[in-house]
Amino acid sequence: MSDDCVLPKSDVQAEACPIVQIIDRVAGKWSVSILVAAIRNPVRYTELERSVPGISRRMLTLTLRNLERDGLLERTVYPTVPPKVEYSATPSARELYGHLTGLLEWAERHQPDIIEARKAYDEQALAA
Amino acid sequence: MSDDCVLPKSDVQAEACPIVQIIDRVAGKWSVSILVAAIRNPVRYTELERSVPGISRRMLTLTLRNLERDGLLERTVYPTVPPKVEYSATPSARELYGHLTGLLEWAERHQPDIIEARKAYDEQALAA
DNA sequence: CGGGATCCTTAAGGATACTG
DNA sequence: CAGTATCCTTAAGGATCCCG
Repeated sequence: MSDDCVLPKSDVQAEACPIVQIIDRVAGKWSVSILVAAIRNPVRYTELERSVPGISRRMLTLTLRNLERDGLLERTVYPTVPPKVEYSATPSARELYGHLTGLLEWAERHQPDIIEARKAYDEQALAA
Repeated sequence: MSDDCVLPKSDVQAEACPIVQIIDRVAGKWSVSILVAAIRNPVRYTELERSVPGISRRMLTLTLRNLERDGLLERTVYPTVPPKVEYSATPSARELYGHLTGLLEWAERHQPDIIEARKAYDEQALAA
């Protein structure tokens, strides 16, 4: 336990620009979904499990741990029975969120274009 | 050849929000590096191979094809000998680039914090 | 409820050889 | 030069059981 990295390992060695690594981490499918869910108000584990569609318990836990480790989420445990744990976005995450929404907005605006571009590309490829 | 998707496959089924999928695609390690490299002026295959640090020929080709398919890169072949192929960013990609730099900038600004947060987290975890 | 540990499957990705 | 095709390794991720 407590490896250099919590997630399985994504960097082979010195693997280039660490900045790109960070983006890759933070803009990943699970991270984005979780951050978006946690940005408004603190969320609980089970809440995320339901609101993040296809996520498995394993990936939910792993991604949460990484986001916490990177200082993007704060984990608060309420020592009640049954236990209650809440994850809330840190200031750093809120700043990030602004840029993520920029990306999100771009993706939304261009989704139709992308879909059409793919169709065109695929049809073109069919003309083998 | 010419599957629904060129890259091996990242979505299991209906797998949730397609917007997040797009971001995942476009903000991936290889895509970001390639887009950044291609934004100023058209780049050639071999140029990318050298400028994108750890990328393999396979991933370079695969990622290029996907970016082309999504309408983010335009591929131009000059029928010379030896052949010359250039990849240039489309308007769509240039728009995206603005948001990517936002993310890049965030990552740069917060890199020290992240590194420290990780150290703190790891030391804390060592107190088992 | 909120996980940790383990096992197993699939997908991501690297290396290399070959080609127009 | 700019790939494609193939083979193979590793890492991502799912399913499940268990525990405080």
